[in-house]
Amino acid sequence: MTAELPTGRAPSIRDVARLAGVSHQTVSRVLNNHPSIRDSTKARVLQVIEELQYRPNRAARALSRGRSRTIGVLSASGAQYGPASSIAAIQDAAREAGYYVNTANLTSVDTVSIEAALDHLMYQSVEGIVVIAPQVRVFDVLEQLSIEVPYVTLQSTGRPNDHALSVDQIHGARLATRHLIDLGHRRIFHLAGPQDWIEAEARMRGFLEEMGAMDVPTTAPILGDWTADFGYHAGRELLRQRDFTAIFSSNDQMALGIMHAVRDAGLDIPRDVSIVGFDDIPEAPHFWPPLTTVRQDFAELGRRCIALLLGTIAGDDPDKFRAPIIPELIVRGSTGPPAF
Amino acid sequence: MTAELPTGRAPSIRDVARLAGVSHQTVSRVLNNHPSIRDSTKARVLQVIEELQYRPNRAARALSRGRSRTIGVLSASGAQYGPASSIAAIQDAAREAGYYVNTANLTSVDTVSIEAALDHLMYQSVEGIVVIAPQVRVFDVLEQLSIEVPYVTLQSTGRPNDHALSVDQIHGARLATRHLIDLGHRRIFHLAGPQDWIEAEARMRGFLEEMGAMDVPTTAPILGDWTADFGYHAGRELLRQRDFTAIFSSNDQMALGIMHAVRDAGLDIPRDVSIVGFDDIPEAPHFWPPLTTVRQDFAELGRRCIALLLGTIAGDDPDKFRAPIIPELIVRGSTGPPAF
DNA sequence: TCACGAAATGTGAACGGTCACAATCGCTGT
DNA sequence: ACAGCGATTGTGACCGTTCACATTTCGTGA
Repeated sequence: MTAELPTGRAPSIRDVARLAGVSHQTVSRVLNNHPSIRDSTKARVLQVIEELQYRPNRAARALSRGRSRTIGVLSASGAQYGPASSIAAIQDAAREAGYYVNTANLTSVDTVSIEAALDHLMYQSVEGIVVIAPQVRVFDVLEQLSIEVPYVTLQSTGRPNDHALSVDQIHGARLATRHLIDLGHRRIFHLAGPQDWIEAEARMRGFLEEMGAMDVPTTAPILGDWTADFGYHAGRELLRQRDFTAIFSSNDQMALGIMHAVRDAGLDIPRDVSIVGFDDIPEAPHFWPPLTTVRQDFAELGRRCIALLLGTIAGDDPDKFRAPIIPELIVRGSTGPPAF
Repeated sequence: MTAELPTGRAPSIRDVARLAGVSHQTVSRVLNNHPSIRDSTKARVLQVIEELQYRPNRAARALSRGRSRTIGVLSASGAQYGPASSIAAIQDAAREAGYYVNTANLTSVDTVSIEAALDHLMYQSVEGIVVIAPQVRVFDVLEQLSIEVPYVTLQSTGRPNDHALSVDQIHGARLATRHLIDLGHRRIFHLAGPQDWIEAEARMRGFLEEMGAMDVPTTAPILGDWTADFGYHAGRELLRQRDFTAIFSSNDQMALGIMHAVRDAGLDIPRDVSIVGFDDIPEAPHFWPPLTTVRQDFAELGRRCIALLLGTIAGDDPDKFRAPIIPELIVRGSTGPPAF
């Protein structure tokens, strides 16, 4: 009884309409849950949709609505646990909200690469951008290209007008620092993240603030690149002086590298050197010794991120989303009182 | 001299046409590099495009061309290093080929979740799908939904009709196993990956093949879940028997967990137990001791994956892309001759 | 000088949805 | 029985691009 359709072309809203004996607009209304559709009509349309395996064409929808329902993620080092977790959480949250996510990776952090990545995102008419990358540079490029898409970062920038979540990374860093001080350490070194990552800066600031508050003298942190390799080499370098009893690393990978260097030098953790990381990657409890670190709730971060971004797109007050996410110190075997 | 444009709306191809004094179709031809456009005309159009900051509307393009230029990635455990690296590489390669990538994460591996993720991808009219997930189940769902989009996996399935790359994971696993056998180990245990991951199965098969070829008796592998936690618990369990001198783990994270368990038991690596991993994650050289493992070229994997998928979409012969990627054994400190 | 074919450009109709507005239906109260 | 009104449905245009086809322009040889 059902009429045949032209083959070779996906069924359209009008095909559905014809078979259901209604107008195409009625089908559209069913698809969009318009309130005033008679139940019987709705049922009939839905049945035809099912029969035909009909799926609305996203391009057509985006075109006529003038909205892409897509958000972009600008990511650097997307293979690392922290960023990757955030991205996964962002995708999940976006999907739940009916949005699509498109990721552009930075191949390097120079302006050209950032421009290319942003360009790629803009070509898809993304409605918003999440920046998980050296934010400072990205902002510069964003401004320079005078791109007017709302964007969001995972960490407050301190700029007057920023749309950012407030994971209290400063607080997390202070927790870590305070833990070391409470154990009795006075000569504490900080291995920070790359210069133009806001997260790195926040953690460094937390470290310096806590050291200042507790009246412990500090030396200038080294700026790393988040990798275990860097941690290892920085550790070797530092150990030539050995004028510290504890190191606070800006992430767990670098902490792992430092541990490697410390063992290479024939020293014991935590007896000779205590080490604290940041992130609590799933491997951290299995390091040797298990790593004391600061746990971030990446999934919550991703969800909040999307909430904020979609809120911003909808024109909500960003302050609505400002409730900070409080990180948590996880104490394991890599920290202890100094031996001397 | 330049005319003003209606504000509040992005410039369209017709706006460009009007300002350049040509027809909209000519602009379209310039955008698509049509051969028969006079150079002077082309230059004029390009200049207006530049002036207006014009960007073609992707939705309109997709609609009229009937192609989305988007490929989907179906991913599980996307926060882990291996999958995350592949995904990043896939994105880069796709971008280079002018494609967009959309990722859907599986929240769990049950049929419902897989269906939801595939649905999300299909809604965007993806032209192809890359599966980085428990492939067996995904295939079942794909068939059940009678989805006719080409798909690709990172590892050959052995099915008659599969479109898959051929990283020779079997070879990689044999390398690892052979290394242990050559060192003198005879009681070797294998900690495999989850049952329905093809990679896991291939590595397991490689292990069993090599053991068989060298006439070394084997016991049944344990199936793990890729996490360090699982490795730790499996390690504890295994050590209660302690009827082995070496373990080959299906990935580096599980190997890390095993190392933790071995140390907990007061044993030495590699003297009492040798351990080999798989993947060579960036942290592996900094484990204690540094992990012997099998390196995979994830970036190349991603590139090939896109080449194969786009080739399939274009109707090329899949065999064209079959040249295998050969993994490499990286020997570090976690393996040595058995002590007894 | 003019016909002729290729190169260059223009014209109008898709593509598959949504939007604004118009029309019809069905119930209520008088 | 009928006006009035909200609920329900229909009509045609439009979003910005590409496609198929028509038209104009240009260079060339007879």
